[in-house]
Amino acid sequence: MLDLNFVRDNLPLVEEKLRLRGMNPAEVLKDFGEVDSQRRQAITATETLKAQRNRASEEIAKLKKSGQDASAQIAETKDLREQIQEKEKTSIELEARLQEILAGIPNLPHSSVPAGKSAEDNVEVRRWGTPPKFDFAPKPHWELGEQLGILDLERAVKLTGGRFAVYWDLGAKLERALANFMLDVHTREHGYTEVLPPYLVNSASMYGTGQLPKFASDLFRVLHGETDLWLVPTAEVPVTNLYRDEVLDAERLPVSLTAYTPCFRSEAGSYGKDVRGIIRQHQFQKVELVKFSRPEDSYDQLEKLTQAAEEILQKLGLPYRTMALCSADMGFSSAKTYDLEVWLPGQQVFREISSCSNFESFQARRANIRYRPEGKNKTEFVHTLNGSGLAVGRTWLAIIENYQQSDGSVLIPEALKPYMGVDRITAKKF
RNA sequence: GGAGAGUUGGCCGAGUGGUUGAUGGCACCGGUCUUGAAAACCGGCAUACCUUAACGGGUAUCGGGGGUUCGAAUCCCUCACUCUCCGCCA
Repeated sequence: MLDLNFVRDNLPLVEEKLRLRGMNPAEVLKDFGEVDSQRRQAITATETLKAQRNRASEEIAKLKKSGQDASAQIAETKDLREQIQEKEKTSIELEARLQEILAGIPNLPHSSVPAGKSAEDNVEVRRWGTPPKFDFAPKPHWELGEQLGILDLERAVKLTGGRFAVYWDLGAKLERALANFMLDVHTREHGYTEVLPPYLVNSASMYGTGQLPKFASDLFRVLHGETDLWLVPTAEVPVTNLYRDEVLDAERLPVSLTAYTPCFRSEAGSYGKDVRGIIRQHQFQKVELVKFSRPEDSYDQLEKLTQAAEEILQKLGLPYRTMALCSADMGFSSAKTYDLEVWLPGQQVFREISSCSNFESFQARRANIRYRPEGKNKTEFVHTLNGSGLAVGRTWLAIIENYQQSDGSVLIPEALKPYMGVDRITAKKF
């Protein structure tokens, strides 16, 4: 979330940035100014009463110490207590309303973010690779996967339901090979430290990265006896929250972490599009990249993080383009986002395979992640960044579609051969 | 699952109802000394919010929440977590 003082002092700027996002400032900010000033009045009123009570208590202590009678003062203070409770109730209510408004304000787009009204206005900043040429009609991955016997959506329905998948044999191995390959590249070549976090987290963690309170309906919840946990929708949640409520040493920054986890997303209402194949699943696996950075470095770090994700696509020989999301298409918490879109010949489209964002201090403020700049006693919020490096499920299908052959088999990209042990996937029945 | 012991500032660690926002140490910042550094010595050093033009004043915070009391780090309840022992288990 944004800083209260910043919002109060820069209201016109906040409104302008909200409009850039395609939002109506009046709807987002509601009666911010009114609630803010009422809250301050209420706080002043209660605190004046409290100060009065504290002075009286001190008086009582002195009287008692010198052996004098204090019953008059005690009676008076008793009365004060009721007044305080009443006033305090109002200020707590107003505080809650203000927090709710503040929590509902999205991050402000960075000045380098292209202005726009929809995804149509996203800007292509670069393109890599050449889409493969086929002397036959390339098939979509759901046909290829079924024919090869490596992707089984029917049995997944039997086991669990729609939007889940079963991978067989070299299909399962390809998923595992991709994860290992990505983690190896990021840890060996890009300086990331591998982390294996829990796949279930508590509500505080979901608040820390902003999934709660607004997006509960996109999540899977696990209630068991007294426990109330959530399945992670992305490794961003547990990994960013590793440093929740901590103060990091300045010399450790930037901290770069990578994690391979399943991701669970309920995403009610996003059906209709992408119903075929495994583009949009309730469970998919992803290698995530997370950075904690000094504020002044964070945009350099965003470029590095995006580059690291792009390198995976390059090593796999998958054509892609890098899009700078426009102001209207960015996520709630992001100040700037690059999407990587991989070419899918079976569908003749570019599809998102990675999303790399700088959240500046938006998440850090919420999750209370700070650092102490050298030579200063005061702590500051770090900037947090993350990106997919990459979504393994979508990389899987991109390989199937881009490396398909006229006989229906799929070649294994050079970089993956050591991980696969074979250089081609051919049809099998299971 | 059972029994017990804990949780205090960036870190360590005192403190069991009344100037304790909290002794002390480490770390950090400034200074003295030094050619420079180290050591030593002196001083400073929590956070958030309200208020003030400013100086300053005020409120809250000792794991979270609630309670007792004129007054709570200190007493009570509750939840979470950590540690030790027992049980169970891959």
